[in-house]
Amino acid sequence: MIEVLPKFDSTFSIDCVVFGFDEGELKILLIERNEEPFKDWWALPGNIVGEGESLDQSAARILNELTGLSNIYMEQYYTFGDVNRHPQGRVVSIAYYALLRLGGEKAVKPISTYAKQAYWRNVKDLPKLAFDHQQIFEKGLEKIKRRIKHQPIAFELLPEKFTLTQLQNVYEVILNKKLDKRNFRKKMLSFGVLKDLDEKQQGVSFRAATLYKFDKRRYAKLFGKEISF
Amino acid sequence: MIEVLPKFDSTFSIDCVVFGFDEGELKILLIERNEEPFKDWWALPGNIVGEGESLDQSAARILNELTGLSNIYMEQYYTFGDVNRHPQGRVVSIAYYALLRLGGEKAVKPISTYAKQAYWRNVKDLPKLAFDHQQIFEKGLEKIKRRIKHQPIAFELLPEKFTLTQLQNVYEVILNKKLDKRNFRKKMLSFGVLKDLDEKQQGVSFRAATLYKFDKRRYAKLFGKEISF
DNA sequence: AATATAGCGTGTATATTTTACACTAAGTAA
DNA sequence: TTACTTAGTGTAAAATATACACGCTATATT
Repeated sequence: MIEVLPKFDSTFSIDCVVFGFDEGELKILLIERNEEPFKDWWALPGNIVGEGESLDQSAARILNELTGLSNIYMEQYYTFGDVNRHPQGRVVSIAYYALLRLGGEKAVKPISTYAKQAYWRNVKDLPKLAFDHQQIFEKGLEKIKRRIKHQPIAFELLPEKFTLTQLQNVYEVILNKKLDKRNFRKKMLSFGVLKDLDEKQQGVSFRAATLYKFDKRRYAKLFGKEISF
Repeated sequence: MIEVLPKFDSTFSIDCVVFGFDEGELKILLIERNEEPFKDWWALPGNIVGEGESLDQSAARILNELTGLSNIYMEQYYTFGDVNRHPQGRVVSIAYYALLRLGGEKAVKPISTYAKQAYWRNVKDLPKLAFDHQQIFEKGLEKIKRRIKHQPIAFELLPEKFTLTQLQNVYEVILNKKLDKRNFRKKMLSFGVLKDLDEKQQGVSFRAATLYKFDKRRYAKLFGKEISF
């Protein structure tokens, strides 16, 4: 490798806004920092990008270290590069959002050195965040608000089998407004990408709802990559 | 500044997809490289981010050096970080698109060291590009295709005073499809953000069209930041 | 002066999509 | 058996999107 690139004290990191949906609430994963700067503050999970890692790989690794999970749905959405966003030097941070299914077990691995513990926090009740993480979070939330209208990302927040009411809840909590039940169902079913599983919800103390799953194959066939939910 | 950040041979750069609209064609600005690697290749204008610069500042500087213009409309849209995208080391590149008015004078400054000259090229007829710039361009084009449907960015490509036909041309060339004239006008005018200037086009050899301008103030009042063009 | 040319500017009818709205059905628990 | 809770369903009205063609006007040409 020829050494001709100018260099200075700088590096890049990834920060992740990890969304989860649970009991009707939209939550994100926060860590309590165990290191300076911002020791003991709440922060978004993040880390320095490794030498041999692409950005996507790095984001996946960070999330895996934190949760033990892999194959999580993630998308890069913005890069934050203000000169003084990190008190110790020039750190440009590439932000990702992740969407994951909280299937009952909300267990998150306690983690290594830089964080004491990770917790799920309702997005409507966040503590003060380290660095410019408040801004990163807000932009991430905006992003999924916009994207949920055109792409099938809501399903990433639900278990494989879900009811229409659960799906509607996801939309309502992300868009932050009530939707009409009949209109929602009519429209959602009209896309033809939900597969009726002929199966009912289990263990509820009222009339059980029909379970559906998202038919990825059919979605890909019908729409290249675009839809209007 | 405390020295605790891990470091390795890496840096970040900005690459710009500079769109211009001229004689019914959508063009971008390409440079012919004067330096290794990819000497003599065509490439997107770009440069290393300076120590004291935010990303937005850096993007604005690069464009200014290239065109002599400032206050250009620019938006960051994606960050490219594959490990081997740059043959000489790890360079993460933050991509911006810029939109600018080619008001007749398409003159672009001949430029300094790293490029011989900059040229406007029709997006439908691009040469092979250096690095991963083809990919960066494609993603940028996709981005404005999407954004033109919801945000008033078309006006950035037109002179202050423009005709409805010119505006329609911008939409057609970006969306890459014909639009119905009457429907386009009806809808566009219905938003109430175009100001009829009571003025006609000059110097055309046929019936002159009415000139309009985009009423930013009114737009901001009516729509926070959103619309559906 | 007459004519040709080229793009300007306009309206209506139909189809599609979106919205608003309330009750019965089914299952569980007491 | 009754009370409770959520599931599941249809229609009419309004708004929006689409399809479609011709006379007008300024200039250029002869």
